[in-house]
Amino acid sequence: MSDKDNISVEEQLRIIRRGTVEILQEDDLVKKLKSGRPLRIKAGFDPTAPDLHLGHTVLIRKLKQFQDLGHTVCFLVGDFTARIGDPSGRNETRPPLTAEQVEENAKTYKEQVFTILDPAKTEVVYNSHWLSSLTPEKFIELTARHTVARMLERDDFSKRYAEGKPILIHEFLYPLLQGYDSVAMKADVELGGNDQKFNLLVGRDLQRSYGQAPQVIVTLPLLEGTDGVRKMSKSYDNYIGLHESPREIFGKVMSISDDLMIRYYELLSSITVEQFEKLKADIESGAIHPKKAKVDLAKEIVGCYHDEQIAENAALEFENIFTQKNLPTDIPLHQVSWEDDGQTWLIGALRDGGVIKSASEGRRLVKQGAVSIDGLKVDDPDFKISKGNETTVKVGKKRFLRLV
RNA sequence: GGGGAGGUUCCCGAGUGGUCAAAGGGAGCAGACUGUAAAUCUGCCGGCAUAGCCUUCGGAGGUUCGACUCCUCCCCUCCCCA
Repeated sequence: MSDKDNISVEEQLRIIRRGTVEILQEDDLVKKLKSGRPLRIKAGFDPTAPDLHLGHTVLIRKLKQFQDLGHTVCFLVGDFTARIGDPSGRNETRPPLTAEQVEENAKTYKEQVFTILDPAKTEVVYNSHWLSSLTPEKFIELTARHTVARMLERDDFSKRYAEGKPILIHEFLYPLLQGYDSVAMKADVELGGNDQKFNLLVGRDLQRSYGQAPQVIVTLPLLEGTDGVRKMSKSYDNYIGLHESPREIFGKVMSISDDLMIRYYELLSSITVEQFEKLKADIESGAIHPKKAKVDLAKEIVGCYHDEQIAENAALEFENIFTQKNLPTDIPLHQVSWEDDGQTWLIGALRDGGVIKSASEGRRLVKQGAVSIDGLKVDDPDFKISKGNETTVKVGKKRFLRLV
């Protein structure tokens, strides 16, 4: 707690403001900061998918900043609410998860979160702790604190309602429960993605309603996925997962557009605001080649979740495979089941080796000239290979398989 | 409870007896171009050892030489009225 004492409220504000979309109400925050006590910073994650991706880290990095300022991070695992399924930002109902799935997901979440946060300074809580024991009386009393009309104010609800798409009643309960979490946790500040604003505000209302000082809400931008358009999400398959291999992370970062790279620098890099502005200008003027900047970014991001040497190797490997068009160092091996005549159908082997989904796909790829053996293009879908030397097959740009 | 509109391939969405493995768009994949960029252009995009065959249009039956299209029942969603 002592490190916080020598940081002024102004300085804290400056750090907190950086990269946020909105702080409501900022004067509440000033008041709370002036009190000098460590604030309780709430951030909730629903363990709906087993892995965190870079999109989540925008928020976690902000939590880390609060932590470094001496505040108490309360990491809420929404194990109860995950089973309801928050419809935020989606236009359709999300299927509920089983208790086992949720528990498993929560475990990997914690592991991944603590690659950024300091476990010693983090309070981890589960909302099933208080939500499971809510009696029907108390629960109904909670629902009596909000109206249907106010619920329908939420963007995705009103949109779905207008479009004639289903809204199930339990989905209305989600914001109430999330808000009730804030009451139970006595949160001073809650962080959330920009799409969470409505839910975060419900928390404020409920806290007031339960006689607490309302939490300050801090919203953070949603990170665009690798497509550069939609928010990063597993269901859009445009995400970069923290659990992914260094090479995958590196490759995915390299595949983003230059515009998106700037955005990623802004939200995912630890460079200072001044460095960021200079970098932007240098790319603009041509002083720095965009590819160089992208390689640096990819290295930094890989380095966050692995070490620097690994990041360096990923960069070299990338250069080797895609720029030099050499073969990767570790191509998966597939044991072919040879016919009696010592031959086998190439496409069948690729399918069995898992590098393509079906023989039909293989035929198409061959017709399109995407398949080559040791650098020689295959143009016959019925091509057979013979047993003997190991055969290295390349499918498209990034699929490789060694056949034996 | 009454009336109306719907459920199509990963997503959106056309199709209303054969010419339908099903238009168009998106996503994805491949090729060209590149910085594996992005954008763009071209092609592919259910399965099968593939000039053919097989399984698909909410589910189950039925009518028909033939059904995504017609009939019956069932399941699911939305709207209006109560």
